[in-house]
Amino acid sequence: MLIKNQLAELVKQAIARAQTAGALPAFPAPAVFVERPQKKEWGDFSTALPLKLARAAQRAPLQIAQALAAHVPPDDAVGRVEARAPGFVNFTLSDAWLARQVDAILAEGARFGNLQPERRLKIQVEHVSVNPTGPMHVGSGRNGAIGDTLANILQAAGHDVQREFYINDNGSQVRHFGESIFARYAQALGRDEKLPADGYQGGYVVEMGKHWAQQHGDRFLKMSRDQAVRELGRLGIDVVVASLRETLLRMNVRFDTWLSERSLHEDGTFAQALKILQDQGLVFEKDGATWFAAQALGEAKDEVLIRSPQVIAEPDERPTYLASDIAYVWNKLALREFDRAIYVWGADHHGDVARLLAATRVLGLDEKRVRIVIYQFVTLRRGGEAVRMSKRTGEFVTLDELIEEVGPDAVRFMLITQSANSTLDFDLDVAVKQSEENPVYYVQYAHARIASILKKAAESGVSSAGGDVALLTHPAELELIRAMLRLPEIIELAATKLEPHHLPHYGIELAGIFHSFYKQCRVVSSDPADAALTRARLKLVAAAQHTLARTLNLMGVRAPETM
RNA sequence: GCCCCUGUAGCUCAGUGGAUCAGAGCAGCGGCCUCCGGAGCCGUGUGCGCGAGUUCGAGUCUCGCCAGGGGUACCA
Repeated sequence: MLIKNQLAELVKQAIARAQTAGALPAFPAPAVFVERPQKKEWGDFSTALPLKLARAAQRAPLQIAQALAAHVPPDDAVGRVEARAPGFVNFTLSDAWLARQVDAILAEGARFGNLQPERRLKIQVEHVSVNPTGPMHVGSGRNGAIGDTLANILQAAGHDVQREFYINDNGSQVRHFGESIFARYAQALGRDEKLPADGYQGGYVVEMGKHWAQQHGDRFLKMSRDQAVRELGRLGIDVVVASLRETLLRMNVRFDTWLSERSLHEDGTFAQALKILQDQGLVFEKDGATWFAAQALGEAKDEVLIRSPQVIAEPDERPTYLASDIAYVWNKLALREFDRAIYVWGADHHGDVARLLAATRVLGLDEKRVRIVIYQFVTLRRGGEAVRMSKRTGEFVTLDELIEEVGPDAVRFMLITQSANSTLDFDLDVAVKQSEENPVYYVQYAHARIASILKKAAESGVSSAGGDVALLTHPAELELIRAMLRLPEIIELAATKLEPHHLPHYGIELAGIFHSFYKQCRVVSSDPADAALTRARLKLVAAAQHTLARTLNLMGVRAPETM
């Protein structure tokens, strides 16, 4: 159990004991909470409960605080309990208990930080899901960094997590893409074929055209143009999806499943979901199109589900994004029975949130099972100048280039350090220059430094075997232990709020506290009189190393033995 | 017009469901290498966009305003 919850339990008991003793009047049991106070002098944990209880208890807050403090049952984790104005009860953990946590952390090893949830949920994190018509840019990199880190965090929080990439292979973009490839293909065969006005201009499309001209000769010129465009579009998507997988792997982002949008239409999932909407009279025909009566549900306007054949002839292009979304949420929650479906979407999709939730309700599903994490845009700059990013024109800095320039660890770290709600200004010049001073290296350095200490110890023939953690009483040692104990709380916070940015901030703090400890406390001492302390400190730094490694790995960042 | 996000130190940003909230990193300045990695440590800071409101108490909640970004298609 988290020490925080253990203390909350003590507070609960203190209320009951104080009431029994007549120190507090009877009142209904309140929701007890314990928080981390801001200043060290206020202890490790505190509760402002007396301030909240003042009305119900008909007493001054400070008086309640004193009554509670006096009735907290003894506990070996608690060193000191103090009532403080204007109405707080502060807890300081006992030094002996803190020291013992080193052994506890070592016993947990790589599992340290994991939580046991009240209920283990089956959670799907669907992220990136970028249009498979070209290389990834930095914005979708942010998506992947956020999504993958969230998935890691939820797993650590004790849930059953599946990571999915949704392949948008059913829209008109597939056709546009196919037309562009066809043009390049025909050009490669010496035909005078123009790239469509709004076609994809990237060099990779030229490469694809050449490649298939070489591989298939004029095969695609012999079939109908429609057929050729469709087939080349699909081939192109397969190639791009494979390269997206490579790029993501470079960032240490892996998926369990890749789900095709087209399959939702081909296997009848959409038809099934549509039927449910139709049965409720929420679907109507107008101007040849099939509409979702969103207005009847309080939305701003009705939405097209299937476009009119007068506008779009190609059947693959007729369902809109919303149609697929509805089929997809049905697939996630009803067919695959995820308790939670987490979507990681860029800010440009925020307008779709309300519609998706409305559709979810109408499908008879609990909208609380859908969680949408919206992240704001990444502005890429070079030397202060904004770099325009457009897939159509091909003028963008790809994620691959960024990883090449800055390094995968620094990229991942930078992409999640800022809260998803903030736009991210990414200056390439600064990023490259900064990579030496990037906080990620600060954290990694702490890990490598410990590896070096452990190596030094091994070379000197000392080990932590039999180390007595009770010898860890130096303020810097206790400070380090306190910092390590925060990891599970950070995981809980990040998992509950779906906010991965707490992790890098914690890592920087933990590394700083370690470096400070390192300066103050010699670990491997050559003085024989220090032998016992050395063994204890070796345990301490090994625990710190586990904690740092865990923090880094949750972010998908390496924990190196050497820099 | 309407909807969403943001505005905190020179810069980039943290700050849980109000109270014991003003913080970190970088940049700058000044110190610290005679046993473990100086990619480090220690010191140094008159800043919460503006104005009201709610409260015992507001970066934090409510409303209005200003500024920046995004959305508002039979595009995805």
